[in-house]
Amino acid sequence: MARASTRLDDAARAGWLYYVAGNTQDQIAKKLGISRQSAQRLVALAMSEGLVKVRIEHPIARCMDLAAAMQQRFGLEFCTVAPSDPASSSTTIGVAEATAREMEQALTGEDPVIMGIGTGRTLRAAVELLPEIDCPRHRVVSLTGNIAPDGSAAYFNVVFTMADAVKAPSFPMPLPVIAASAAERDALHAQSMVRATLDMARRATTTFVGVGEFDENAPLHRDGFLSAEDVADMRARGAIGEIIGWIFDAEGRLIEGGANERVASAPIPSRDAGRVIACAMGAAKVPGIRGAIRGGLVNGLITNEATAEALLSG
Amino acid sequence: MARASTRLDDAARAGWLYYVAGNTQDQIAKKLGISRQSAQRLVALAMSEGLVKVRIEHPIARCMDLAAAMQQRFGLEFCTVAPSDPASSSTTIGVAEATAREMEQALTGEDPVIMGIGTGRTLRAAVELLPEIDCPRHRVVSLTGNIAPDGSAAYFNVVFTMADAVKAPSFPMPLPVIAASAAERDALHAQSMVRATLDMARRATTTFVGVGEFDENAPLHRDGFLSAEDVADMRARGAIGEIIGWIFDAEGRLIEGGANERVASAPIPSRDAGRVIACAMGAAKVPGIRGAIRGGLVNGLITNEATAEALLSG
DNA sequence: CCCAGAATTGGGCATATGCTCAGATGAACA
DNA sequence: TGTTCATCTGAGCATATGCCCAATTCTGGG
Repeated sequence: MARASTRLDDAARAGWLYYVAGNTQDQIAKKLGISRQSAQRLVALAMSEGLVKVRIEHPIARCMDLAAAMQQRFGLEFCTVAPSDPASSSTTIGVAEATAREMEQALTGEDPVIMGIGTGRTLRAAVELLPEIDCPRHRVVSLTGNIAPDGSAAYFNVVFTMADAVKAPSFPMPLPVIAASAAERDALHAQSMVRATLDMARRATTTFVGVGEFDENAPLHRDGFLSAEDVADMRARGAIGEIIGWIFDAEGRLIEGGANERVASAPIPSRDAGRVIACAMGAAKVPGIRGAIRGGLVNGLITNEATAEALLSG
Repeated sequence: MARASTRLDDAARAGWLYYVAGNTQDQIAKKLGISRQSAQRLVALAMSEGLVKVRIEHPIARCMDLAAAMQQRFGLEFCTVAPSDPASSSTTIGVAEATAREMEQALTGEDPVIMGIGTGRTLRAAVELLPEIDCPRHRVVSLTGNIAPDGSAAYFNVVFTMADAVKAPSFPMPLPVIAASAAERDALHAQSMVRATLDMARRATTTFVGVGEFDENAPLHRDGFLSAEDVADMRARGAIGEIIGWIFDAEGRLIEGGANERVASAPIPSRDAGRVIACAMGAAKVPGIRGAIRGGLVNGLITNEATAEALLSG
C-alpha cells in the first residue's frame, strides 16, 4: 500500500475529526493511536493539502471574497466590499454604511489621527451616518475647498457635517475646489491659514475620498466648477475620473495642464505614510476607480459587490 | 436596520476572517474594532448558526460520515467504515486492514487488556496483517473452539496466527465450535483448562468477532459444523446470522433450542464491560450485521462503505 | 424620571494549539 | 555490515482559544 496515500488518508481522517466532528487534537490522537503532535501535524497537513474546504453560507461571504480578490489583484492595502442591494438605485447605499463604520473605527482608536476628508455625495452620506463621538485627540482636515462657484458654501463639502457629529478639531478650507486661474489658486494658497491647513492635509494618516466620474455627468461640471469646454478639453487629454478635483486618466496619472493647473485642493496625501481610501460605487465610476487604484492614487477602497465584480472582470 | 441581521452579518464576517482568511481572533477584533472576546463570540455564533460549512475533500470523508451516521442510528459505541474498492471482489479488503489497525491499537495501549477473538475469514485476514508486537501484559483468548469436525485444527481459528505475531499469552480452546450434543458440550466445558479459558473469555475487555451469514453459504455449514438439516431447521426458527457459532434472528435474539443448544463457544462477552466489535462486510452479511447491532450482540462495528450504506438504507 | 431585569462586555484563567529543537528511526548506498 | 542523510517523533514553550464571572449598558415598565 502506497505510503503517501495512507498519510493523506490519515490527514483526511484527522481533518474530519477536527473540523467536522469537533474533536480536540488530543481526542484525535487518542482515537488514531498517535501523539498529540502527530495529530496536529495531520490536521495541518489536511489543511495545507487543501483537503479542508470551508465556506461561509451568508451573503457577506461573497463580499469578503471579492474584497480579498481586489486586494490581491490590485495590491490594495485595504478593501471593503459592501453587499449590493439590487432593489435600490441609491448611489451610496451600502458603501456609505461601510465608510461610516470605517470612519468611526478610525476615530475610536487611541492613537491620534489626522483624518483627511474629500468631497462628494458618497462621503456626505457616510458622514451623516456617523454617531456622535467625542474624540478631541483627533483632527479632521478637509482636502478641498468648501466655496461653491456662486460663493455659497458647497453643499457636498463634508467637513462641517462631520464636525457636528464628531467632537474633534476640524479644518475646512475657504476656497473653491477649482480656482479661476493658477494665479488665483496660488494667491489663495498663500494665505497663512490655508497654508497651515494644507500642511496638515499633507500629514493626514487616514483619508477618505470620493471618486468622481469624468463624463457628461462629471460632478465637477454639475457643481459648476468646470465648464463644458473644460470637461471636453480634459477628456481629450484622457481624463477618466477625479479625486478631490484632481483629474486623472485611465492609468491613474494626473493629467498635466488644463484644469488641473487651477485645482485648489490639497494634493492627495501620501499613500506611503497612511491610508487613502476611495469610497465609491456604481457603473459610471468603474473606469475612474480602476484608474485610481491602478495608478496608486489610493491604497484603499470601499465599494459594493456589483462594482467590485465590474472592476475584477475588466 | 434590523439589529439581528447586523449581528449575523458580523458573525459571518468574523467567521470568514477566521476560517477562510485564517486570521486569529485578535486580528479579527482589531479589524472589526471590537474586543477579542466579542470576536470569539462572533466566530462561535457563526459556527452555531450553521453559517460555517466545512467539508473534507477526500474519499475518507464519506467513510467518516457513514461511521458517524451508523453510531447515531444504531447507538454503536464504536464504528469504523473502510473505503470500498469496487474493483475488488475480496470479502475482506479494507475491513481487514481497519480491523488490524484497531487490534494493534488495543494491543499497543498501556492498560492490560484481555482480547477476545472470534473466528472467520475476515478476522483471519486482519490478523495476518498484524505487525510483530511485543505485549506480554495483554492476553488473547479464543472465544471458539479450534477443532474442525474431522479432528484437524480448524483453519479459520485465529488465535494461533495471532500468537505468531503478538508476543502475548494466548488461550485457545480445544473444542469444536459446535459439539455433537448438549451433553458432549457440557462435558467438554467441564474440563478445568476449558473452564479457566471460558472464565477469561467472560472478562474480555476488547473483543473482535466475525459475523457469519446464515443462508445456503453459512460458514458453519461450509466448514462442516452444521448439516444442511441443521441449517434448514434454524432458518425455520428465524436464523439470519451467527457470531462465534451463536445463531440469532433478524432482531439479534439468540435462537433458543436447535443447534444453539450444542454451541461450545464462550458466550459473547459483556457489551457493558467492554467493547465487542463485529468485523464484517458484504451484501450477504447485511441482515446478520443488522440483527447483531439491533439486538446489541455487539457494540462496535468495522465494515466498509457499501455495507454501511446498505445497513443505513434498510 | 427612576428602577429592576436582561443582555452585553471585558478581565482572568484553564485549556488547546502551533511551532521549534534535539534526538530517534529508517532508508539508501558503499 | 556500517555509514550517512533525510525524515519523523515527542518534549517544551509561547500563543491562541474558550469560558466563567463581575461590571456595565440597554430595555421596558412603574
